[in-house]
Amino acid sequence: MAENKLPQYKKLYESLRKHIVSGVYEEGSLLPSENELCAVHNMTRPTVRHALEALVQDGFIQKKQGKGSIVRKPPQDIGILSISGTSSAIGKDFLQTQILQKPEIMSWPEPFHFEISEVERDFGCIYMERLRIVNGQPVFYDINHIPNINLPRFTSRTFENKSLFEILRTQYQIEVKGGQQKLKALKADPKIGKLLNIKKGDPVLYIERKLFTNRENFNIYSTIYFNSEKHAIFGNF
Amino acid sequence: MAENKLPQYKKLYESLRKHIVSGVYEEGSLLPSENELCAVHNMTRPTVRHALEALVQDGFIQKKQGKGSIVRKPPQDIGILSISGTSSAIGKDFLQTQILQKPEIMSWPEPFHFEISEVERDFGCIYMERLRIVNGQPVFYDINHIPNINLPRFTSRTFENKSLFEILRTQYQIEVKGGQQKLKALKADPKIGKLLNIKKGDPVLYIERKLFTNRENFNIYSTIYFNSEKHAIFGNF
DNA sequence: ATTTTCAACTTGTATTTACAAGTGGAAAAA
DNA sequence: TTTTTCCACTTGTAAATACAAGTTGAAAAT
Repeated sequence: MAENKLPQYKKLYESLRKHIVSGVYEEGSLLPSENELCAVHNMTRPTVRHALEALVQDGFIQKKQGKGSIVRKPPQDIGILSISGTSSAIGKDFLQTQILQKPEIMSWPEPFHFEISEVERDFGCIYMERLRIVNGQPVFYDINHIPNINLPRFTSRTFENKSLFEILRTQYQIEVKGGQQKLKALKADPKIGKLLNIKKGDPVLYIERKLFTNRENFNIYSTIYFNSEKHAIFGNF
Repeated sequence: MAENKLPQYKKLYESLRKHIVSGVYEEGSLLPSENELCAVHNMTRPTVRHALEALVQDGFIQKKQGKGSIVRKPPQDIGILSISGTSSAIGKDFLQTQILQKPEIMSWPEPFHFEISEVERDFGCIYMERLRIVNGQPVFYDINHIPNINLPRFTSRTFENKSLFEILRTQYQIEVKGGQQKLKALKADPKIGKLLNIKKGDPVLYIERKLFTNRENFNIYSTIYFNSEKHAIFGNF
């Protein structure tokens, strides 16, 4: 019993977030009013509002003056990176995730297409590769690097039903605060063509991203190849 | 003298935002402390913090406990839609904007690839097309539709040096609250190939987006074709 | 000279209180 | 019955206050 060091508004945020994604509150319905939440959780309105603002910011609710807080699942632009998750990246088709490379500690690739800090380089990184498959067709190949800084027991965690980001946020208090990304349309080279099962020269969507977190010198780096023959990347933001 | 109806925290937000983008505060430097801002603008700390939180949210500053608020221009993922603006979409190359179709009132296309509400359909829309050129090469073709709801004098405005979004925000109090987007890599068809000056069959990046605003039934719709032969779309979020 | 301590800053969290403004339904008036 | 008014609810804005916690540099001790 140690993690009770979280501020109250974050506890409420996590609680409401969990209830929203797990379906306790239906999409389109109203959250309890701010005053009700005050009473139930024994906090004041600014504190409750602080939590609700975070939910608005993350797209889980939409507030309307005079009415209330409307529940708005499914959010998460970041979904396309969740390790085995709900993923709003693609429609509602059946989606299967194949881990090509389980999280493993290694040194950073040299050269690396992003600039990394000395601190990050010194600690090494955790590396993983995934292939995502829809209806038997591979659509999504991604390569991820995260710095191996103060993440006890990380590689031994099971990532079943939990996204990488949820684990980082709830277990290690690491929150994604922003990022940079580069998008291109490329012709598939032989390796990518083979992985994604498309003809050489066919267009693939290429994404490079660096995600900043609330921890200094802790950025998440991803490279993504996407087969957009039959699907599109779909994002909410 | 009427627009003084803006809440105090928004006034401070606009003021600081203006000063940041115009260079009064250099990137990496510190904003005046919260208590200083309280004194200067004659407001209390919660109000000042409300404004600063909005700036954090929009990526203009980054706060650090014990230190201060660090200026972090230039942000704006949305930059790729600004009508003639700073645009962080592409690197620092010279960028030229050609208006293929000046903002004009018309009825909505039929069929339209997004679902629109009855209200939006009844009011008609404002339509515009642009081509963006870097070093003599066209890289960016976009088609925009916004509903023609309560936008007095909109089509007669000059869009010099101001982005569409800045005008909507400061003149009409319309703020983008989120959106959906669909991304694909496509083979260029003859029309797009001609506009973007690339060979038929070469890959182009295709983006469809719908942006929600704080005004009900007021969404902004855009379709973008991007020539990623020599450039990438670069976004901060 | 070097290290340690501490005081003066900064932002972070939280309480309490008050009124403004939008929404929706029930009660009152037509 | 239909319309209008109004009240009780919601969120929005704002003040005044207090203490916690991280940062930095100067003063004090070694």
